[in-house]
Amino acid sequence: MPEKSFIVKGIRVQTSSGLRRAPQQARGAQRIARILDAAAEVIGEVGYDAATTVMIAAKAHTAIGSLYQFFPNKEAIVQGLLERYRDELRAIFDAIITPDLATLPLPALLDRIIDPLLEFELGRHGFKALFVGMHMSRELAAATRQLTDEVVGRVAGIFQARMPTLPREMAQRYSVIVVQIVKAFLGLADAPIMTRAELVAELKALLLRYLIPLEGASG
Amino acid sequence: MPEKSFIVKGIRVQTSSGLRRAPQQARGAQRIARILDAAAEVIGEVGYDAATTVMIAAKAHTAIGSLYQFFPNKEAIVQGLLERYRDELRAIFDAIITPDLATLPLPALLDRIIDPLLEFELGRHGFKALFVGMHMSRELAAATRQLTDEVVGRVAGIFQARMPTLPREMAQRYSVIVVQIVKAFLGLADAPIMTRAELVAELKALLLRYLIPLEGASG
DNA sequence: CCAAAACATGAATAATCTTTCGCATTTGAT
DNA sequence: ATCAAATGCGAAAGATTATTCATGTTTTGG
Repeated sequence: MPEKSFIVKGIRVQTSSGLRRAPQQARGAQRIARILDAAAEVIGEVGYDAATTVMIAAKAHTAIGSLYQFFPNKEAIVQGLLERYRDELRAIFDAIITPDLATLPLPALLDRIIDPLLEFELGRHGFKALFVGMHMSRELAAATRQLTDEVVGRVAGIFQARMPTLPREMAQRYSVIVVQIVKAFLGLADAPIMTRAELVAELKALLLRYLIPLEGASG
Repeated sequence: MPEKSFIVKGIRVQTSSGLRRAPQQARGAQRIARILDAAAEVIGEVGYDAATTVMIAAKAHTAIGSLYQFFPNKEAIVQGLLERYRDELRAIFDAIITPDLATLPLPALLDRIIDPLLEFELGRHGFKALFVGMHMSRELAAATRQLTDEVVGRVAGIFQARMPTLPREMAQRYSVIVVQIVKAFLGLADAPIMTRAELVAELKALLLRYLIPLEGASG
């Protein structure tokens, strides 16, 4: 199902589903965008549970009532944020995935995929909390799983393109593991023991050593 | 500093610090133990934030007032739980670490360390949530970091025993990464895509491939 | 310029938790 | 058996949030 999305006076609003009502004017659309920005920041700072709607409204320079003008509840805000991230991730993968990926040497492939993803994460404060965080409400867990599934599916597709003999289920399995490893390294990002650059190098070395035997057998 | 611990009528109580007062009778000590058990279960089910003191008291078959008889607040309960886990982990590592570890083949080493740890995790419902969870209150984050540091320190020690030429800082760094990877796989434990046995096998394969070059260079 | 629709506001309400406190019951020592 | 200390109890107070709503302001189409 293609995602509905509003364009209101030049401002793109893609939070089609969870909104209480669609904005009719530019200021409404801008406010929604500002609220999502603010939510990303607050969630990035304190996590989903500790993030309050008042904090989000304040950071968006908006009255609490205005927030509820468009979002029916706190969860809908996060849903909107997740939709935004999902769309952005799709665009990144669409740019990453080209025919030459199937035959690219493994080290180059890792650079090609990991670098844009890490850059994306670096610029979205709330992303890590929602992508690697555990334990949320049932519905929210489902929504965040969608984000992960998006990434896992793309990576599995790349595996299958490179290793046509690899069963779909195996591709899925290794993709789940690889994505989880990337998540784990994201969680290490503010450990004072290494720089981000060292961390990225180590991540790539790890994935390289893990995947070489796989590609050797099925490539 | 050695940990204080009470023995009250045969029941061991090691929650020395965070308690409002030390139990004087056996029933008090038992109640504390039951509350910690209940907290572990509830936190394992819904996570720390969603776990309420009323839920914990109910699962411990205790009135909410009794809970506060010993624990000054919700956080102290988790502190107590973490102390319990830390002590248990210490005991496990004390049993694991023997002189022959330094020269054991790497695959056997992985079995030796990972199997007991995973078995420990399997039997403690709240452990995973506190060990791999993100984003808690400042103090709680510090307390859970202690748990991780305990494990990281032990693993780093093993690295140094096997690779005497490896600088302490490098041992620490690889230990942090390895422990984070183990955490990541714990987070995969209820993914329906593989059995736990397959997951453990993949974890060991991954760590083996990651660590072989390291030991080859410094061993 | 005007009226209707859209949007903004924040005090008030409502729901959810944590924590307290006065009183009841149990235990251990004499 | 009796008393003081320890423990148990749960309704109610206190805190924190999410959410609503009555009312004021801005925008838009005509």
